[in-house]
Amino acid sequence: MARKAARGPQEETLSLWKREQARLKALVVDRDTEWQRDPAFSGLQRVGGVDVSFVKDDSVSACASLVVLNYPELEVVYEDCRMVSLTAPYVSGYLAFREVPFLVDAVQRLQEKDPQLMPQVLFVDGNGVLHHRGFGVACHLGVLTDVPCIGVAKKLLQVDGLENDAAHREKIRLLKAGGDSFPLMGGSGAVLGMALKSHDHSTKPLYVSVGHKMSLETAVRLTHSCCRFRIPEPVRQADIRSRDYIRRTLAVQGAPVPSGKAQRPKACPKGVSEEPA
DNA sequence: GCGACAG
DNA sequence: ATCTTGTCGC
Repeated sequence: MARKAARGPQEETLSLWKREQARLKALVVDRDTEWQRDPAFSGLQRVGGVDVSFVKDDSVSACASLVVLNYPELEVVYEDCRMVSLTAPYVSGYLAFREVPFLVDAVQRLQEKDPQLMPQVLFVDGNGVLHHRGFGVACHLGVLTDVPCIGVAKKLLQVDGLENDAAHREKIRLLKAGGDSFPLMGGSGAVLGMALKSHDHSTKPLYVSVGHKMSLETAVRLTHSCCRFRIPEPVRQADIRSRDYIRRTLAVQGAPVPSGKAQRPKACPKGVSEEPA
């Protein structure tokens, strides 16, 4: 009895989630629709990013953020951070059920407050069709909001025969300049995504996949064009701002503020060069 | 027992 | 996701 409740999500829940993914997957559009078709992306003026950051030692309290940047300047023109309580557990392959409701909320708030600022594309921290069942969080958010989405993961999700093995790492090593990439082909022969060297000095690639209303080629090219550092600026800003929001929120609740100033730029830990492009 | 495990 | 310091280079 207590034994069952202590374990992960109920099998029944996973089964429901799986069916929901299959249902929504049929609605994914994996081709360019409008401004994406222009090679120069003229007509593209706003790009967005979403992220969820957590309070340490707390698997429930988090900050969901949505930022909008102008393009091609990549300056933040809109920010929405909000503390939320996550109820669903994290299960690999079902990330969206934990985070996506709050991201949809943020998009809807923007639609009501300032529809003019609605981004023409959203960068999502996580995968799109590069996923166990071809329907990662970037697809999920895209279908629920009807906003074009790109999935950007920091590490390879090893599905459908894809493996971060010696051969894979060798391909990474051969990437020369920022913008270089190679396809990630699943066992079925379909290209599920691309490994992208996001700037000249980055050792670790980005794993880009289609979320919604976008071709893979466009997703990769646009991702590269939004990278001032390794992480695409929209996602990077969403991450920075949601973490800072948590820091300030905790400070208000009593704990001393670690530092009144912004954190010093952290040095690159492991091949995660963040030099300006 | 061992390796995997988006965030 | 989060915990974390130093350090080399421009």
